Amino acid sequence: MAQGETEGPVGGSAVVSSAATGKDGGAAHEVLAVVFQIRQNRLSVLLWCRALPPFEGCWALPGGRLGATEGLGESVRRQLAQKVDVRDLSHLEQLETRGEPGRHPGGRTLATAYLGLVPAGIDPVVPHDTAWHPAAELPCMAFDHAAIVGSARRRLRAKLSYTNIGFALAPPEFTMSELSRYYRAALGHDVAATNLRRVLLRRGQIEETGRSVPSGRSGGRPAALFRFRTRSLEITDAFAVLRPPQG
Amino acid sequence: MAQGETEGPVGGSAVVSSAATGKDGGAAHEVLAVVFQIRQNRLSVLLWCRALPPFEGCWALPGGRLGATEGLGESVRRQLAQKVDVRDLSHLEQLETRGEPGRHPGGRTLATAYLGLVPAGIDPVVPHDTAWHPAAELPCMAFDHAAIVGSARRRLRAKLSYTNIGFALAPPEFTMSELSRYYRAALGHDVAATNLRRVLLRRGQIEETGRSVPSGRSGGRPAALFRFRTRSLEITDAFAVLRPPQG
DNA sequence: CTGGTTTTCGTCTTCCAGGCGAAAACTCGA
DNA sequence: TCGAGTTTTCGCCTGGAAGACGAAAACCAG
Repeated sequence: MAQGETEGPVGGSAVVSSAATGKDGGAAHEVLAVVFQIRQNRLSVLLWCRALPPFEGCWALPGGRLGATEGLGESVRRQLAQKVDVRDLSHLEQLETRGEPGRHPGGRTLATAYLGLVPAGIDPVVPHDTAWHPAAELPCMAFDHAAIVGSARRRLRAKLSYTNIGFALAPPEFTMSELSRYYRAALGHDVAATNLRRVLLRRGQIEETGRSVPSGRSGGRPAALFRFRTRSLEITDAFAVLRPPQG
Repeated sequence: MAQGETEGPVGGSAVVSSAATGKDGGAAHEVLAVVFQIRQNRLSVLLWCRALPPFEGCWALPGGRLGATEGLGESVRRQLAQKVDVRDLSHLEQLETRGEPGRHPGGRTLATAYLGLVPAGIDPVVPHDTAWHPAAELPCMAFDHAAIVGSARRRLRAKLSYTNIGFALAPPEFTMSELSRYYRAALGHDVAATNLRRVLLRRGQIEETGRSVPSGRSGGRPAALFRFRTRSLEITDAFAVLRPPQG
């Protein structure tokens, strides 16, 4: 039984990704990035303002056409390097791919979206058409980008529960009240610093550095500094509700 | 995690996917499906055997080229209709998109993989080159399809913990010992029927039908029949570890 | 030194899931 | 008809993890 998948000649070597929209068998493919950072205690997303139609004046996710010889993640990092320094990215993971035929007025375009995170505290230089917007109050958004930001928010919220992804939101060292503010911004609800500390310590996600910050002008006990034990994504295996027996 | 999947109507628009390989700015794009079913108490995946190079004689995931006017989910359902009846599919969600330049010897090809589920108990007619294989003992696999099956298994295992996705593995009505066998096959470890019952009842995922099956030849108390309350994906919100205050 | 502030620590309670064994309900054979 | 065997169901106990809360610690300012 012949599968649809017959192989043609290799063909497309050295294809220059023109600005034109692909219009034969292969549809155009772009990558997009939802880059989050906690800024002023709010979850914020990096957007750029479109100067040309379609969606002139609306805001869009950073991204662009997939290069002929690059992988998807590779492409996101390349395109993002024009917006934020790649080294600022503390985490990047694939989110979803959208391919509804009508999603792009300019012609059939598939988009693979990524979720990127930048630790709080740094302020990457961004181009003039680019700015951070609170994720809770999105401006006029181009294409289906508002929906993609929504997916990214849900993904981040869920992963804060059962992974150590907080490492990507927090700076290298932090106090517990800082961290609880980051979690509050990302989760959308209060998180008691005292409980957060116990939970993350028990899970082995964070550890004390031994140092502490001097108390501020208003007094108060000096806060201990913590750090995440690992800065790569790890799943809290205990989150599984139907566990294997024998624990 | 919570990948919601916005799915269009099933509409199998008769798009003739041309056999030509895309070779302009847009790379070729295909959709793949990891279709799982519990068969003989084993998690099994639907594969077809390639008769032509590359990977002649190896097994591949069902799928094919994305049609010019169809959405991604739409395309998967259309292509799957040739392998299993679309109405057999109890669940379908997007899994991941792979785009490494070298993943397809025949030329640059992006692939968006989906996770599909078929309830236990039915036996869809499949083409002659197509067969079910235990997911734990995959045969020689083409391309990166083995890795994709691995992703699908992990996704399914995780979602069994914090969603009601069991509805897609089980037949409309089932006994608790049946259901615990399905969970065992999918999770890879024992699941006590007595605990599973309490957990799923507490979560409101399943309910008693009131009827029961007569006990078998070997005797034993007749088993009550249960069903899932809803047959669409719902997230168990209580799974979140960092919950909002006030419960 | 005292009052105010912030962080830290310990305790209490609650919830939920796994383990286990007794009871229930049925078949089969004597 | 009665007892042995089998399978399911139910109730109780236990352990673990997390939210709530208040006391104690550590610091500043006046």
